[in-house]
Amino acid sequence: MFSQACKYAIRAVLYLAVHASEGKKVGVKDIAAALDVPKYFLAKILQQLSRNNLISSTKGPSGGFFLSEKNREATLKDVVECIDGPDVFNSCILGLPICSSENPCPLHVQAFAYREGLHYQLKHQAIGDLAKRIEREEQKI
Amino acid sequence: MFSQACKYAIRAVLYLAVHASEGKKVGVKDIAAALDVPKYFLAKILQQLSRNNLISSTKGPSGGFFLSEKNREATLKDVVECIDGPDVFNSCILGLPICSSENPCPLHVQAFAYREGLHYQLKHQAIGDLAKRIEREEQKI
DNA sequence: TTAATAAGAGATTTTTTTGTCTTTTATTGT
DNA sequence: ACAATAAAAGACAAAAAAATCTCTTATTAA
Repeated sequence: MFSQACKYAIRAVLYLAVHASEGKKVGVKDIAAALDVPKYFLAKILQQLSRNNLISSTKGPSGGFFLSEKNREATLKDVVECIDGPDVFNSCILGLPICSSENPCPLHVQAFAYREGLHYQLKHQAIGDLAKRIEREEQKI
Repeated sequence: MFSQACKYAIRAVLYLAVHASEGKKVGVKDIAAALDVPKYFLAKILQQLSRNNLISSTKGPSGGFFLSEKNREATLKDVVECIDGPDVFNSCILGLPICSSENPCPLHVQAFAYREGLHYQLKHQAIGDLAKRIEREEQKI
């Protein structure tokens, strides 16, 4: 479903949502260690998210990554599309270019129905709200 | 979700289910052309399916690939697991090793629903029956 | 029984993805 | 101003996935 880079991106964003803020920035090193993820690779991913204004960063001492209030209003759908491109939730599960609701492939109905469920959640839940649920339910990232 | 190889495998099996039989075998070349898929790559995939008795084949003139009646009783779940391995429907969408219903990752519930829905169909519908539906509804493969 | 045919098997190449390292730039506390 | 810090950027390497090519083996029809 998601590329490795995308999985790391989602986890990193959620980690920042829970553990960082304007006043408490976190460096790549710490995030990578906390998530047990390759440091340099994660750095690249964070750069890309930062360039697309999905996360915030500052250089220099006491710098690092965090989520602004604005960032918290974005959704994981934005994150996913930033890393894996805009077609993740639309492309045919069998890779057929002509597949659609009008012209469905043999797996279209089932694939579409259940993928939309995931898509819906990622699209309609702000990252900030998701973070609150994660803290409340003490979920692992 | 599925690797490229797996997508080709599913399509090839469905193609055989609809267009081939014991008495009407089809060669790689024809399948590749019909599905617009790389020939040599498809050949490798068909070999693997054949080794695992998910499709049948004979060499030599008038040889080729087809589905036996036995083959038609298998499911696409078998095909998928043959190519992409047994964890496709079980592994965490974020790649977390500890993720489960008891210890869910932040996306577990929706991701699980998505995959189980698809999994269920692939698991409980015989390839032979699926082929009949495809013919009835004139679906593209 | 031989030439033609088509899958099987193995090796290899290409492309994409993942992961690493080094240098540059911006920022901050002293 | 300056040394230290941390992200940004660019180049590079390794691994995995996708795709291609060649040779071998089995089968069949002439």
